[in-house]
Amino acid sequence: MALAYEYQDDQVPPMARRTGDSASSLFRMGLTMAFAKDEEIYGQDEDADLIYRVLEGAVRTTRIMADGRRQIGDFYLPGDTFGFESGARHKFAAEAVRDSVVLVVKASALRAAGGDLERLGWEVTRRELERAQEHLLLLGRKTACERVASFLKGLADKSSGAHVVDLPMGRQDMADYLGLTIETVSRMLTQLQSNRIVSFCATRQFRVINPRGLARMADQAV
Amino acid sequence: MALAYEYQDDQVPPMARRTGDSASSLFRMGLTMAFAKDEEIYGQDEDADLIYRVLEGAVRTTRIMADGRRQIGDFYLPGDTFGFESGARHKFAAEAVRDSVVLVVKASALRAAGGDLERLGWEVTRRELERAQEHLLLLGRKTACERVASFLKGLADKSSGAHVVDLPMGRQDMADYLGLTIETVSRMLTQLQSNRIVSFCATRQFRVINPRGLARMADQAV
DNA sequence: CGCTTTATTGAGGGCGGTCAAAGAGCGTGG
DNA sequence: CCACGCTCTTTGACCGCCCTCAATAAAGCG
Repeated sequence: MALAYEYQDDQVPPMARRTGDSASSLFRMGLTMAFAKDEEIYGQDEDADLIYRVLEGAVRTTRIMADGRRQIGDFYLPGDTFGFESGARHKFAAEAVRDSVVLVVKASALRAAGGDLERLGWEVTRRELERAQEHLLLLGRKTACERVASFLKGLADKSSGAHVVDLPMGRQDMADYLGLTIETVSRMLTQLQSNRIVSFCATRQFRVINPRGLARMADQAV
Repeated sequence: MALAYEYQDDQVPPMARRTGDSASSLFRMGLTMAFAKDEEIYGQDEDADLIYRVLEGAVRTTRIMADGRRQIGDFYLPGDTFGFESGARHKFAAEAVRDSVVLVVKASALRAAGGDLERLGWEVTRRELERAQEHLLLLGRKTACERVASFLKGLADKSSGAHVVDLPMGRQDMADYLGLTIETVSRMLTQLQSNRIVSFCATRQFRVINPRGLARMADQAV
């Protein structure tokens, strides 16, 4: 079960301070909540009156079909904001990829604040839409290898500076994000490794050996 | 080449009057422009400072990869608003599916107007995001047959009331929206027809014979 | 260390893609 | 009105990428 407690300045995790954008002040209104691995943050078809920011851990949004097929909409890492992705009701559920801490604020409070804060909400939604559109191209027109390469490149770009990149999620989550099976993901990772594009030091840790090659595999898009 | 002319009250096409939502007043600021079939309305990587509403015809948003693979983001029919789908720059181009008339207004004007109009912009963006998320599930996890069924159902639902539904776009556009090839789309249409789910009276006109069956094929999603 | 979960690897099959050709729709001009 | 030519669509035969099923290996965790 999620642990919720009121926001205290001296309790704020380091990650919350590192976010340098104008949204930070907004979350002074919020609560921090802890979620265990695989715990639901909000459900499919729940009201969407809260917005969230990841402080620690990682979050995924998921949609399940009647027969169990699953599509992951996106992943959110520390500093990322989510919960804007729907209208009145969420179309995707949100779950903790692993033990995570999330800052929560009421969307209605944001709206009441008006002006700049509302514009911020729009901006966040726009960014979500852009990411979804990139995802559409990946799912609709890229090959398995290109999808995996795009995914690794995305993670590497995000944690720019770090030479070793962490994979917060398991292979099944990657597969459900990329529209593939776990076996195909595994095979493509092996292939990218034998091509000296990337190198895995652990199951969930890799380094980019050939950035050009990775970009070529991933960015067939113009 | 697109024909642009200033908006005059007595020139407004019937479709513009039929849109009953609060956005209509917004477009009093705009211009109407005519685009020929396949003409570009805006390009990939162009600035996104205009927003658009379809009055007549149909519009698609497209993304092209280096080797020519194409993904269609969405289709817009009379009454639909588009152009919000990106941040500073468009990630998808917009083109007329066939000869079309579009109402155009500057996004900056919308922002300057502030308040309600800005909230409207947010709402439109959210709707776009919802559609994109539905599209993600389709591309990531649905079979060819389910994709085509979902597509036909979407069109039929939109033109609810009409017994005969028009397909504004050709098979290639459908394929590039659904992440399939033109041949597969054609085969699935044939299959849906022999299963008495739908019936095509013309290449671009069909009627739903078995709505339950269509929903079952399309809505595997919960 | 033993147990469970997760990841890799292999063999084989099927869905959808590719290539090719025939058919239908449609505007143009005789 | 029909003949012609173009584009779009349908259909068929075959192929290949990715999925399925299965077994092994590795990693987490008490």
